[in-house]
Amino acid sequence: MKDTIVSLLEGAVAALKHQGVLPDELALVIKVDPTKDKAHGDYATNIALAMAKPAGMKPRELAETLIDALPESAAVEKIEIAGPGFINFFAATDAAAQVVAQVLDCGDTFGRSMIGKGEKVQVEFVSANPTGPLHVGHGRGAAIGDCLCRLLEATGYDVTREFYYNDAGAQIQNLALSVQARAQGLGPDDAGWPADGYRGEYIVDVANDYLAGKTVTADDREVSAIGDPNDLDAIQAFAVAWLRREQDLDLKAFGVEFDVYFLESSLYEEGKVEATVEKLIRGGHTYEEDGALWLRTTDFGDDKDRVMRKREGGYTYFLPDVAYHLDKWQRGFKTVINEQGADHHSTVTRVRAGLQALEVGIPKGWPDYVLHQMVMVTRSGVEVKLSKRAGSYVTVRDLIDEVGRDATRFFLAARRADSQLTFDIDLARSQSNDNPVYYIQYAHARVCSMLRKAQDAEQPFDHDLALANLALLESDQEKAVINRLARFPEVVENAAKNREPQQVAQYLLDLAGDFHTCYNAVKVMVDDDATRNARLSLGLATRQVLRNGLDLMGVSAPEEM
RNA sequence: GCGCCCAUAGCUCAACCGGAUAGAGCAACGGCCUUCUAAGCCGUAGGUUGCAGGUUCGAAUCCUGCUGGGCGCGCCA
Repeated sequence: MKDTIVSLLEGAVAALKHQGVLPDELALVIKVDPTKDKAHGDYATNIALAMAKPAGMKPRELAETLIDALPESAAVEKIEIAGPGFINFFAATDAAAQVVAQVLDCGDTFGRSMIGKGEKVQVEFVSANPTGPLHVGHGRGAAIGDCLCRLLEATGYDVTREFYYNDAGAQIQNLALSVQARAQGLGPDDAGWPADGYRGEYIVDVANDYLAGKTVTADDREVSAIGDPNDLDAIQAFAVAWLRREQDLDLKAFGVEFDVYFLESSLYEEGKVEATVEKLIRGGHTYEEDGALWLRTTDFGDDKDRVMRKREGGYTYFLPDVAYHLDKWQRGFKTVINEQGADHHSTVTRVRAGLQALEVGIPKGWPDYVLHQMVMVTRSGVEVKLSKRAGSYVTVRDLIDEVGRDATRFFLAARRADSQLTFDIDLARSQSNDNPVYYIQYAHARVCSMLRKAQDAEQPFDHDLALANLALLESDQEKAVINRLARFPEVVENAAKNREPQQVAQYLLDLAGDFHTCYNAVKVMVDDDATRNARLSLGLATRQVLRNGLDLMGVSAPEEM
């Protein structure tokens, strides 16, 4: 419908240019939006407002001229000029209702598109170091990142989900020492406990499994314990595998799967870190000071230069980061999105600066970043800070166990990434109307129930009869649902383009609301076959779109509640 | 002190990269179950979009300066 209007307008402008009414060189800016208010029709355009000045006409005058020049179309019932010069389009009821047929015809693919043309996109998210179970922040990253991937897949991109982690640095050393201490029977408050050791209960489990000689299998590795409490390297390898498995289980429970696990250590093993340093030195963007090797990132927009190689010879995390992103680029990803917590936002300019300094043709603003703000968890109005298992933070598993996967995913992805999030456990677990997840799922279950009813009454859905009578869907409530359904593809496209999964969540709430309203206002199971089937088809289409939308969020669509 | 993000109804949040009278839910108040799931619906009330300027036909949205909050400012990741 929207496309129809756009092409109608293009036709009108072309005709007017041809007649010399409008100057040939006039730039064309056509924006057609769905209206908020039914009184303004179904779609409106501001074209007359936007082009009035360059066209040298008054907005309303231009609007009138445009309308007169508009080609005929059966899809448009009425056109009005309103306000300062908006042109409002009223869709023919029959044409609008065709979206129902379209939804039923497309099924699971309704809302999907090929905008991405199969282009490769990589999304890196979660990327937690294997030092503990995933916490809520990782959970938000997982929910947003995975939802983004689903959106990109739905819009025709070839998506790679990637998880990057450091399996070698100081933090891992610290982890090994903590496990060793536990293996020796020490607790966090005993003498001899490593400074900054990991205090969580899970460290005890790691130590016990290590001593017992167990074998752990994670998504990207399998390690058997040696059991020798003095072999720190063996402990480290075992602990990393153990926590990788732990995180895998967290992710699995959350319904998130990765295509690639990328190890920071592999960058060293394959000489990519060395190669990156050399390239940067050759490029003349480095200098030595205080015994360290610096990169002049200030040449590329950073506020201070950064150390690449420490005085004692080791590299800072910054350098492997650059090497890693160079590797992404070399793997052919023109689009890379990094989903991270905003507490790491300082790496953005730094990594981009490092990539520019390499001078290998990487575009300036590459890669893209989606940064999410902090998550606070509350119960009974009080902030929850501790998890027994993890020690100092609330884990993803805690949330899934307590409120379920659907609510956890929905709550973590339903807010804009750049606003702080309060995760209210009481709300998420409440099986009541306060809970948006239930509100949406209930709408889905209601349609299913309606269909069961139709079966039981031996009045099963008649597809052909329904489609022949879509014009009978003429109440305001039905039209509202129809219009909402028609907008779904656009919402998916926008959410993907802007990297804003919360738009899908909001849409689903709106659609569920429209449906509930309609459900109460318009009885479906009426005696008249034509009417009943037309209404059933609207229910079916709603169910389909709810399902498609929920699927984009990784949330289930239950048949009954 | 510097940098990034945020500020919308009493509360939690929307508002589709500038559009018409800023929308939902919760909380409050009043209605709707012998009829398809009341986990729902209808209605009432609730706003100077933090403050002050600016840009233009038009601003919650863009710019500047404030105020308040979060995060960051390691040769940690």
